[in-house]
Order: sequence, then structure tokens, then C-alpha cells
Amino acid sequence: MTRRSFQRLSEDARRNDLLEATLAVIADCGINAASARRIAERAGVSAGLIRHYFASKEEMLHAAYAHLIGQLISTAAEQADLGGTDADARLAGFVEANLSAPNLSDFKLSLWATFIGMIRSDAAYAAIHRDGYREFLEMLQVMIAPVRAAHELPATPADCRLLAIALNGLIDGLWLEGSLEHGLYDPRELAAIGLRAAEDILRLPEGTLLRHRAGQ
Amino acid sequence: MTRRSFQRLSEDARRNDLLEATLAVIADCGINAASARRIAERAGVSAGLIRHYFASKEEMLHAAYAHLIGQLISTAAEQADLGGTDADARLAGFVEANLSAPNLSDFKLSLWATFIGMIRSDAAYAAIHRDGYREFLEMLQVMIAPVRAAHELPATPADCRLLAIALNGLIDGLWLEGSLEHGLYDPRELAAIGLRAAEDILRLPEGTLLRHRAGQ
DNA sequence: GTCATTGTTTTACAGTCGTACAACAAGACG
DNA sequence: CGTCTTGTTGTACGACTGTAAAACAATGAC
Repeated sequence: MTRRSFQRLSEDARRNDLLEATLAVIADCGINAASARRIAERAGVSAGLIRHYFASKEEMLHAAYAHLIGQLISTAAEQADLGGTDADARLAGFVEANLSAPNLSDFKLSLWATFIGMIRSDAAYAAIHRDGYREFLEMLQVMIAPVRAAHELPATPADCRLLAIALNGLIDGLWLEGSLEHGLYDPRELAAIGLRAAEDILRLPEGTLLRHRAGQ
Repeated sequence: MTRRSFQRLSEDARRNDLLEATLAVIADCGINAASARRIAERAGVSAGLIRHYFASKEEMLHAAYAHLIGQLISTAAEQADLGGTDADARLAGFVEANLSAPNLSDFKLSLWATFIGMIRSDAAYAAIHRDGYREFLEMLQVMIAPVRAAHELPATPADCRLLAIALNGLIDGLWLEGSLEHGLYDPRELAAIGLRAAEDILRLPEGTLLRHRAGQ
């Protein structure tokens, strides 16, 4: 018996590989088929290594969920940052990022749904969900305030929080329908639909957000 | 060894018990813990019996998903029927049913999400999802037409289909946010929010749907 | 070049999984 | 009451599960 040759990786790199492999296997094979052995194989690693980075497979799944949420949020935050100091552009970028690739994808939706299905029976998933939701809402609220203020609309924290909730509902609904790929609207249209609806919800003049659309 | 005493049930009754037990275990314990043995125990039956009603556990899961979708749709259809021949009341009832108990629940959301997470890796789930979505859309389209016509608004099948898609997105988004129980709005308000937004989407006079609200 | 460290593989194990099938008993029918 | 049908139970089996731990080898320090 000759042993497999291998390469030592930094803790961060290997951990990341395992998390990405976990997500890939769940999305491609389903959560039921996502065994430790299959995930390890996908990561190009032996099954035993998992326990070197995570206390249990369950802990790795929790970390993978947090990893996914982090990707979704940071992708949106990065696109918002492309707007620089322009409040309208920042908000538009944030909304658009959530309604276009890579956040808009059946891959991510499949994972999101799988984990959402577990928050009822596992408090760890529920906590990760709650934290991500809070962070998302807070970012929205912070971005909404200056946009509303610039158009001389009420923009107290309380106002903006309610608007953030409504906007989050809109984004979630459109993201869900778009990612489910019902083929009912061109994915490229989705961001425009969302930006237009966001203007309505925030009572902004027509085009305030839409003219900052990056795609197309 | 003395055998457990048991009762023979009709095929329909036993099948239904097994499907309900399947859903209950998935929601309460998570899909990973939903083994055939645990499901059988929940149904008050031995594990071997499953194979008498379903060719495999997988087939039972598929049937359970279809069962859930059927519940969601028929609950909404029944509440629509309470509106009798009044087109406005029928549509309002349909929308409201999807935004209040029993359709609005963390139990049902948990199941819905779990199955949605599997449509990417299993064609059988995808087919069930597609069929349910089509049926839902068609019901909306049929109910929208007379409401629009009564207010002398365009109501061709093409018009109503687009409106049904938009309305479905709204319902899905609100249902999702409401069922996730973020505690951000009173569940009783949700139906009112949805009816009000539906009036906007369909360009109906204020109160057209809202005054048919059954709850409260 | 040698050694120590430790990331990685391999093997082993007890438990659980889905399921096939034989034994049984509940209910229907005469 | 006896007999037949078949819904239901109990058991057995091989495959797979998560995980513990020993054996090993890649890398860095000197």
C-alpha cells in the first residue's frame, strides 16, 4: 500500500476549500447525499482531515452556512462600495448586486433554501440566519438614510428601519423568483424591476436609483 | 417475544398518516434526521410498512412534497371559494389565505425550503415544484381577469398572466418574510399589507380587495 | 542534512441507514 | 366457527455513516 501524496496548505486555505466543497456537494447532490466522505473527495482530501479543522461534521455545516451568508452580503457590500460617496449609487449598487449574478443563481438559492429548512430544528442555524438578517437590514438602513435625506424625505432611524424592512422583503421576493429560474423574466431585467420598485417604496423621484444601474 | 397489536387502515388513511409523519419529522428534526425508522415511529407504525405503500423512501419524500404543495394550494382555493361569485372577494380570499395561518407558518416554510433546496439535484422535486407553480399561477390569472374587467382595465389572458406573475412574487415574498417570523410585523397585519399592495399592482381602486378581508 | 512539528492519510469501529422477506394476525367473508 | 387475504410486524443484511486514533510524510528550522 502506497500512500497518496499530498500538499500542506495554510489553515485558511484548507478550511476554505472544505467549506466550498461542502456547499458544492450540497447544491449538486442534495443535503442527504452530502456525507463527510463525499465532501472530502470534492475538496481533494481524505475524510479524516475534516476533524482536523472542525470538531464535527455538523460544525462544518454550520460554518458553511455562515460562509454562504458572508458571501452573499459581502458581494452586495462590495458592489455598493463601487458607488464611492454617492449615496444613490451605493444603494442602487447594493440592490442590483442582490438581483444579478453571482448572488442571483440557482446554486446559491438551493443552498439558502436547504439551510433555511433547518433553522426550525437546529438553533445554530437559526442564530446564523438571525445575525445575517440583522446585518443585511442594518446595511440597508444606513444606505437608505442619506438617499431619503437628499430628497428632503423623513429619514429618522425609525423611518429608515421600516423602509429597510420593506426593501428587504422586495429584494428577497425578487431574488427568490429570479433564482428559481421560472424563465418568466430575463434575469437582466430583474435588477431594473427591483430598482424601479425600490424607488416607489422609498418615494424617490423616478430614475434616482435606476440611472445608476451598472449592468447593460 | 410478543408482537405489537395493530389496526388495519384503509390505503388512503395509512398513506396519509405516513405523508403527514414524513412532513412532521422533517420539520421537527431536520431532513438529515428524517430516517425511515423515525418517520414510521411518528406514524405509529413499523418501518417495514413504508415499503408496502411506497416503492422507496425517496418516493415517499416526493409524495410528501406533492402533499404539502397540495395543502398550500387547496387551502387558498377553499378560502377563495368562500367568496362565492364575487370576483373581488374570491381574489382577496386567495391572497389572504396565503398570508395568514395555516399557510403562513414556520412549519410549512421549513418544509417548503427543505424541498426547494432539493429541486436542483433531483428532477422529481423539480417537476413537482414546476407543476405546483403553474397551477398557482393559473388560478391567480383566472381570478384576476374578472376583477380587472369589472373596473374596465385591460384583462386579456396575456395581461392577466403578467399580473399573476407579479402578484405571485409579492405573495411569495410576503409569505416568506412573514413565516420566517422575524417578529417585524404582526402576522395579522401581513394580509392587509398584501391586499393593499395587490391593489396597487392591479391598479384597482383603494379598498377593492381590502374591504373583503375576513380576518379582524 | 537532520530533526521536530504537524498537516494529512489510512484503518478500524460501532452505529444507523434503506430495504428485502419471512412470520404473523386482523379483518372480511362464508 | 373456520378459512382466506393481506396489511402489518419483526428480523436480518450489506452498505454507508461519523468519527477516533495510529501511522506517516511534507515542510520549516537549524
